[in-house]
Amino acid sequence: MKKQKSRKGTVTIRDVARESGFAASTVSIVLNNAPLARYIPPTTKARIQKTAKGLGYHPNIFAKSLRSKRNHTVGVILFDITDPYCTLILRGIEKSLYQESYLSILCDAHNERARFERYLEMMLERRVEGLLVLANWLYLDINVLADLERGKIPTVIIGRELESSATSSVTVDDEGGAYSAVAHLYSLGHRKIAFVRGPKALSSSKARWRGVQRFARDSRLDLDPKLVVDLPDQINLNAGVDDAFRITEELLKQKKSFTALMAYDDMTAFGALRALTKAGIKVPQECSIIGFDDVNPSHLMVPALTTVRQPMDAMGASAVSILLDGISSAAENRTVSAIHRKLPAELVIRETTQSIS
Amino acid sequence: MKKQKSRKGTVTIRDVARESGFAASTVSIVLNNAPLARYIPPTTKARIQKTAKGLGYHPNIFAKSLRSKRNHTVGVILFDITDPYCTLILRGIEKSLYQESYLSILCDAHNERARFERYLEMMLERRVEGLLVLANWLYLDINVLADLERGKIPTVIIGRELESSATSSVTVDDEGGAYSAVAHLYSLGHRKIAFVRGPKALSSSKARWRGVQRFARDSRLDLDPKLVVDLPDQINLNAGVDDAFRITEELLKQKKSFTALMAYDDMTAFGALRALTKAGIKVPQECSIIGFDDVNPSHLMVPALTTVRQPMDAMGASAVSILLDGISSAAENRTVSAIHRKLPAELVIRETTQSIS
DNA sequence: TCCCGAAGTTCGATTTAAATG
DNA sequence: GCATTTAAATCGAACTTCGGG
Repeated sequence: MKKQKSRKGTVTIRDVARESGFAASTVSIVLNNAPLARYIPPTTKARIQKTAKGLGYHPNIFAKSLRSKRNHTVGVILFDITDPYCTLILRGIEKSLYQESYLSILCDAHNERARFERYLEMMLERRVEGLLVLANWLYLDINVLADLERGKIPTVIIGRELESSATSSVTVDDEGGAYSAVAHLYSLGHRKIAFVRGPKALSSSKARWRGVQRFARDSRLDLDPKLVVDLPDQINLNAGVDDAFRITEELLKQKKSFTALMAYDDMTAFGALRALTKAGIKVPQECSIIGFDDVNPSHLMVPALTTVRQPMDAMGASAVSILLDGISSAAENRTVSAIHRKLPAELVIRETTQSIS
Repeated sequence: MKKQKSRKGTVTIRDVARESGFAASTVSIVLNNAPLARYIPPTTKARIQKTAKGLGYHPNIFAKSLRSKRNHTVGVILFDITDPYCTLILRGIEKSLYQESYLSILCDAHNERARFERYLEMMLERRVEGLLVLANWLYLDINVLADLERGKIPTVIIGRELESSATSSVTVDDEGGAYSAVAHLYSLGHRKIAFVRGPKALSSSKARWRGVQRFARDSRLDLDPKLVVDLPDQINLNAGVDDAFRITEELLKQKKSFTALMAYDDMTAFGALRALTKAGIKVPQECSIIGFDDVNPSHLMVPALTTVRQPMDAMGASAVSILLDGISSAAENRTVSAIHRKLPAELVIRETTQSIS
């Protein structure tokens, strides 16, 4: 009754033990190459390994995790998987995780607070070893942050500056990127430039605008307040394109002429492009457009969008490396302070910008 | 020594037991509302629940899974997360999974066989309860399928017809969709239609072409072989756009005139649009274009792409429902035969098609 | 003491069988 | 027999300790 053949399809360490004629502990020691395995003769090892393979033995990960408290899994929470921005960062994350044999649980919060909290709860229950939060397009406020820190597990936020926080972060240099974007337009001869800024509530909106202002100061470029508009504060991604469309149309209506338009991001640029095209204004011949992000569809557009690329791949990789460091530190009971990494953006010149002729 | 206060931050069922003055088993029964809880007086229940909450008790999921062999997790393998097609299906999957409180482990195979197999192995080791495979753009052959079936866990493939297989599948009605696409062009007066077909190795290429042929027969539309070209057999997604671009240029070079172009999918349509634009041909005024999929960037294009929409959301939901059925059947040792669901596609008329004038 | 291997405990929760009044 | 509660076995692997040659 005790020596019953394994009735279910799963083969346990005891099956291997019985089949090989050794004790379960020996099998464990051999298969894990534990320190004690040093004393076990090669013949025994070979026999055990052979029967293990023969039986198709795979250690039960639950039992393993129960003891070790580790599961080689990290949680990834993002706020809209439909956003191509997320997609590219996910790719970067995945690559790094794969190398370390970590798997990830993916949660899509749909930009909803409740969903975010529910997912956070679920991942904590599952005791993921760390958390990656993709805070694109999100109005991350104190509460969410508090939730995160309540979890007490290593966490890295991507896409949102959190200098003050105890939670690590990885961001782009929004200010520098915006600076180089205006600089590009300026170098093409553009002086009357319209700006569609991002929602005020987003920190990246402010940072990008600072970049613009800094360039304006540096080069004595005149920023006409009439040519500066803001995207409304909302969180629907696709509506963002529509808003940009609407706002650009209004900009056009008031007859304030401009020869170039700098959009908050690529999505905004798409909306603007549509508005300009509808108004019969040719891009780039009559008006240049530049975006920000270099999101997937940007290079597919006709004309292809000139933009400022966020190094999404590198951001994902960087976040993972910080996270895994945090995890191993936590495992060894060392404490580490939060790390805030800011990566440079890169100007990508394509077809929507052209020198003034 | 045995009654030591829990030294770590984690609070176990025994902590709750000690604190409430009952045995661990009683606590378990109450908290899980097990059958035996019927006999337990409300006062006891209340006391236990209160202390559990007070202590912030969360059952250890590893221990739970160790016994129950369930973990409320499914694996999702896709072949290129960069593909917007995947993205929308993921959203559909996520929605349904969320409702059932399932979490998903996401794996991106990068269109590489080795990666696919490694991930499959990892998920099997983790004993995910089921598997969802997003077989877009993949040259799924017998081997991969065999791998999948070797796993012996419920599996649903999305985007690939597998009528013969023991593995369930969810697909679109490619043939019907293509039929309605040509029908749309035909109804606008187009008779000289060019076709950029998909790679021969993909079953959806064949199915879509069958739809075209069927319409041609039904309406006595002449299909000029000179206007039919194929995308090469390769698996790089972005190269697909470039290939389409190149192929359309060749089509143009040979001076065979056409008034409309039907692309294998949206990505192909983007490539074609670029080629036509470069050649100075106005879309849709001089040439209409229709795609397939209704992938995310399609509605952002200027002009917005007319296409045939795959009901990605519904496909994801459908796959999840089949999968969860499979999982509960497996849990109860019932056997179910594979289910093959085919969902209708929907014509979405936007700006790249126009009646011949 | 060295070598080889086994027995037993632990992780945390569930569930059975059994013990109280 | 009934209501109420619990000790003990179990899940599978890892690790510590122990014993025989």
